[in-house]
Amino acid sequence: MDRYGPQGWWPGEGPFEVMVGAILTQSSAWANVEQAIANLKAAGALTPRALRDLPLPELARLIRPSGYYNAKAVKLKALADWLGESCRDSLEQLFSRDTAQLRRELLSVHGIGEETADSMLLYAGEKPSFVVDAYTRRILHRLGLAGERQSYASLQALFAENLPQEVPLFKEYHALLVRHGKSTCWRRAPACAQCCLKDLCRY
DNA sequence: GCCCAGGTGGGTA
DNA sequence: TACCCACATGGG
Repeated sequence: MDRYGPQGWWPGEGPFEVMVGAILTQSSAWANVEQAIANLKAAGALTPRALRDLPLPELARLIRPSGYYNAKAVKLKALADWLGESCRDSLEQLFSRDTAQLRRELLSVHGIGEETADSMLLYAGEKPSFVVDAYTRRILHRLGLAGERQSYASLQALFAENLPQEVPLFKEYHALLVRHGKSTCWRRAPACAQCCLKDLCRY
């Protein structure tokens, strides 16, 4: 499990913790999210049922380190409520559904947008749903492979249509794009396709 | 003190 | 449909 890339890139014990992390990490640094998750774990609140039973202000207090805590508390409540109604908290049942249909369902939940839905599908459900984030957008634009304001769907299609639909590969690609995006080399050197991004060219 | 981080939803033109 | 803004903490 200590392989390259994504295995270690999205830490989390079990699919529900991954789904919670996907909401908490929205526009926030992962280090802050880790503390929030640790608080939830210490409070025994890392189950859909426990989140539903937790008073909103208390939930907000626990996830404070992740930022936007009031907004995210409402989102976590929405997720937990929906899981109860949709699958009686059975993630096994949830992720056994048709991927495209499940994606639409996820998008209907308050606080779950395209990137969060795809993160949940890929990292919690092990479904081949490519995650397009800010790094991916920037890099594709920088390489001249996409316009600056291209839609999420079109960027996602770029990968979906040119890669084998394999979960480990999607995870690896995403992790490499993020790793590259975080590094400063590409911001300084316009033609940096020779640096760490070269790992992508194997595929 | 300033900028940014693994976005989303609601409001306005 | 297409912007614009609120949401907020912690590290560099």
